[in-house]
Amino acid sequence: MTITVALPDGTERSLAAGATAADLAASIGKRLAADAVAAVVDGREVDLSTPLADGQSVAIVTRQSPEGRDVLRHSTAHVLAQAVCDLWPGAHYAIGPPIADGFYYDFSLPGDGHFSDEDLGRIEARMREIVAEDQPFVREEHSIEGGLALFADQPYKVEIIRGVAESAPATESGEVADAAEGVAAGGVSAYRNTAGFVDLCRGPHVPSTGRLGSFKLMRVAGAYWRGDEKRPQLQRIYGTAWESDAALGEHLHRLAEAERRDHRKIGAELDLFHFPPEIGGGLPVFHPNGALVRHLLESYSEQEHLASGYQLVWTPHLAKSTLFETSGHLGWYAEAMYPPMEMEGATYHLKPMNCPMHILVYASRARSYRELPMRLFELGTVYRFERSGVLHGLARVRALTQDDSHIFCAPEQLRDELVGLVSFVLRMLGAFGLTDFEAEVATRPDKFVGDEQEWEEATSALVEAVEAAGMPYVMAVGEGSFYAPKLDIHLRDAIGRRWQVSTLQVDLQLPQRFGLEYVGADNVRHRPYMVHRALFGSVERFMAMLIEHYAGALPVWLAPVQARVLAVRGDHEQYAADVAQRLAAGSVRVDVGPADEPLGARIRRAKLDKVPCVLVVGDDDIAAGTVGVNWRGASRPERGVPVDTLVADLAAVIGSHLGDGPPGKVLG
RNA sequence: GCCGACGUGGCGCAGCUGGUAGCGCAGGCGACUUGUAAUCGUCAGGUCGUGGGUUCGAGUCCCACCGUCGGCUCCA
Repeated sequence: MTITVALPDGTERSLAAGATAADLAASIGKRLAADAVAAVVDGREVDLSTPLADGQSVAIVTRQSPEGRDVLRHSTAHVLAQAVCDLWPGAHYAIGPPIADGFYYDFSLPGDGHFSDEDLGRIEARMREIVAEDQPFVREEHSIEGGLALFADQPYKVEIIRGVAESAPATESGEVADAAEGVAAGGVSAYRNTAGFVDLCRGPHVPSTGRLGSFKLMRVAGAYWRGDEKRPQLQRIYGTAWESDAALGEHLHRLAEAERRDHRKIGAELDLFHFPPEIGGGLPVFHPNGALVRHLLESYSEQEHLASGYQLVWTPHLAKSTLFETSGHLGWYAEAMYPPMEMEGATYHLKPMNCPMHILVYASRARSYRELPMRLFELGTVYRFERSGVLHGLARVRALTQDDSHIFCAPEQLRDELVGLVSFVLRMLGAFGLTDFEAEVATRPDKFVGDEQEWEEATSALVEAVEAAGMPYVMAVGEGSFYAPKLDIHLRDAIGRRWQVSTLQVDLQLPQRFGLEYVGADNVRHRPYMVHRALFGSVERFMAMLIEHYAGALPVWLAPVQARVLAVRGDHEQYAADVAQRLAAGSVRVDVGPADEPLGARIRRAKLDKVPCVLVVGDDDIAAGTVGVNWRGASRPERGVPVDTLVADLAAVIGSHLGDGPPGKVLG
């Protein structure tokens, strides 16, 4: 008696009746059997111990696949919960899912206890004991009532079971599950280890704890039950888990690399900016080098906008509260705005957005359809009272400068305008060496204002724009802001992290709130459409991203110091100054240092300062009118380069916005 | 705002179970005159985040506050 199952590669395999997924893996190969952590049978993830039936299609899930890693992480989370329950009898465990790069588990400890960092070591030690014991994960099926009885002393589990039982009364499908927690309409599933630890769970899990091991507990954190700050705060433990120690090591190495690139650290090292406590949290000051980088970003942005049909405007930083009542900001975001200031009987607020001001520019006189689309642009600094816990260097501040534009257009111009905008975004960001984008179209949220039909139209216009640009995108259902759908553009940096930068929003509300109009060709008044958009997002955040993307080694056109001239000996200093003078005349930002230390030490300092082009001049150069050129990223310096050639190379690389080195000698 | 951790000269750190602060880098000065990632010497610099408390005595212990970091929530 045999059964036949279909494999992903299209072949079939015969097995003895009663064979499990693990048997199948073993029959295919030793390596596969060792790497197997779960299986997919007819599209459903199951344990390896699942018996197979004739005619099923089966795929083995290996530990190094994305799905396999999730299984490992999920199983490791169970072991974490088991260890915590061993060490804190009476602890309640809530949920413990796999996440990107790892897992977490949420607990509440008896007596309102908290985990401290020292506890991680004890917990991890207990986890390693559980792994060493190689306890099997055994699946159990229970009725809803049985599940409630089983977890009678676990209030969070009871809440999960009740929640599903109530919201999805016994239907045929049984597929309505709660957050992968093992509750379906018909019953609950759980996994038990020999030690008596049992957890509500959909599975699948690895066959036994011995399959785990390449994990590390990372940190403790507070986390609200069900993500709701009105509910109790639980104690969360984060961990990371991988298929091998090597993969774990690589992950830890990536974390170290991210730390090395931290813009807050580099910002201090390169003397770019800091956050004086005397000024207040989230309020940066830019030092000369940082302000120079800002200036370069901003002036480039203004120049590109002017060349692309935008008009510059300038608006003040505060306004009467009545303006923000009209715009609706006080209604929706009052708690995130700075509190009111009373002056001469009126109430003023710092502006949290530029749009109301730009609208007043539009509304300053009657507008004709001939003026549309009207694109107003401002590097506008806005103030938002971000909660203290969310501040994060330049990436999240309380005073930020948006490269903000508001475009007023006729409804029939919207599509073309959006398509043009997306290509403008790509061109602008491309100038910074950024090319790896992904868009997200955020649709109507539960809480919204306006007409559903208009929401649909605006949303589809955004989708058309992103499709026309050929940019990959995903839909973010319900993630739009209350007044508008939006198109967010994310990019991936040099180490694969996602940053949200540009955002385009089709505003359905403000033109109406402010009663905006234009006179059409038909001599009738119409309401314009309005698009909000920022390309950098905020100048501060964009700088943070650039610094981390480039690990401080900004592209030559953005480097505060583009070239440094070093004299080999004191009596070469005059020639060094002459060379610097010639570079400066060619609009290169150059400095020159004294020969007060061995050359190697001065080279090292220039490299640490991330100077893209280090120039060394000595006897040979004075004789020949040349320089020694040490480009950042080059494997070796080049001797005897004529100064004119160098000036031309620098001008070319600066003009091209390339990263390191002159065109034709691409370095990195 | 909530949970946890951390605050020692500009930066990075040491300072054990309490006995009146130390190192490296950076900085000043002097010497060295250097051909591609750290020359040597010397000097100066800290009321140990702030305010209370315990103690004969607090950088070390306790409390409060401020700030930073990691998360949660939030992000127009």
